[in-house]
Amino acid sequence: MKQSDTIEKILNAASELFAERGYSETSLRTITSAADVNLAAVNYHFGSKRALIKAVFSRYIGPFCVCLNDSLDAHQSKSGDELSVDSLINILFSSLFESLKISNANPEQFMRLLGLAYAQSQGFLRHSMIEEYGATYSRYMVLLKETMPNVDPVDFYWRLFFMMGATIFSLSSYESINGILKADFGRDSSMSEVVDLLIPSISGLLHGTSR
Amino acid sequence: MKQSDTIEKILNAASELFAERGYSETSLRTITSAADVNLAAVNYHFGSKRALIKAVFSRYIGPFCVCLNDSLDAHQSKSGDELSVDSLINILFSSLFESLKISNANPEQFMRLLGLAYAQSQGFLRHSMIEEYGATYSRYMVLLKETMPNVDPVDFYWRLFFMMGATIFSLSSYESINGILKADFGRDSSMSEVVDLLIPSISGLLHGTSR
DNA sequence: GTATGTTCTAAATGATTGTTTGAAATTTAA
DNA sequence: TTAAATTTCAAACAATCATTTAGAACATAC
Repeated sequence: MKQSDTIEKILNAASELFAERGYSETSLRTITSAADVNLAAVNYHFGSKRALIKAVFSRYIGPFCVCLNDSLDAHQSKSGDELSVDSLINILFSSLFESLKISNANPEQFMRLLGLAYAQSQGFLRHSMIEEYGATYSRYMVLLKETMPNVDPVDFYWRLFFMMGATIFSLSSYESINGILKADFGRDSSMSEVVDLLIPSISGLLHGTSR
Repeated sequence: MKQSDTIEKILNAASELFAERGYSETSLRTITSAADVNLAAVNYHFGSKRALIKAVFSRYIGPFCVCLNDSLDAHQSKSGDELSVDSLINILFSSLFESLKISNANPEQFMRLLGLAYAQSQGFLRHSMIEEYGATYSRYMVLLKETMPNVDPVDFYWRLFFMMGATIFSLSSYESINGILKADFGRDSSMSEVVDLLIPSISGLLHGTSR
């Protein structure tokens, strides 16, 4: 067994358990026994539980930022003109799924971890999240804002949070929502079907006019 | 000091602290010392921490369901014809704020508690929430669905979760979002301004067409 | 093969958790 | 006023938590 095996086993078990139960609700004993490693391994390899939480989080958000940045580079150099709202939203989601495919990870898990990070406003995760992906975040937001020059910036900012909420909330409950749908309508939706439904909804949300 | 004072003091302190930090992150000692009551008071009056969490939750969601039901009754008896999407959304939010006014409570606090309840998919709160407001929830959803007869029911259900996500996520972070806005644009939004922005956005989201 | 540095392991540490206890204080009822 | 019932209180309880420790096991390099 190599060194990296232990670290990876811990990260995998921790990702799953954190997403399932929450950070405080998951003890190191639960994680280490699920990962089949010694209790002390977490503190040895990561230093502390808090550092493990950050590591789990970074494993998702790091590759995502890289993918999004690359994708934005590609699209900006290709088409000299401005990007549209819908193409920017498409870029966002395709970057998300591309990064998840690379790290062989679960979209629902990532969304749950994101939701938990926001749920605790006091939490240290918000700060480390801003530090880690603040630049990519800003870049994307500026581009999106440019597609809607007539919208008041404060209004626009609020609508962004509406968008984030719709995405994180629904995708992080993907499994349980699907369970309800299967019980009530006899059919469920694949993740990509949900995203295909989410994208035009977000577009409608960002424009936000009553009809 | 009457008996009910202790119970109320505990509920008030617990609401604030739970919304701020989360359920597991708030100890009974923190709550009781903030409420200025004895540590044993929680177990004496509520039985357990879990029961206190339920009680805090019910204090918000109970009156909200009553208000929403009453409001639906009033509108259905008044106008014989069907309600529109926008009027139903308006009813939802005005019921929310009416119930909060009655219980002299904070909308952001309620939204945070709601978000936390959803964040923990394993959590017992989801079950007790469905039991408590499942009937009102269903009634409202059926009415809303009737306003959009051409939309596939599964699609409609997903859009509802998009709507809930946008609402809960943004309103539960109202303070911190406003902090960012004030820093970046020099002005912030009142809660009712945000809701006025949210309502047409939700309308756009529910119809969900790209433009 | 020996030496060196890394990783693993079982056990213990001290702090914090929710909950219980039994007596004191207080309120209620007669 | 007296008796009964309710509520408060300080203290202790057992369980669990993250973290530390020191030695065993292991790998690597000379």
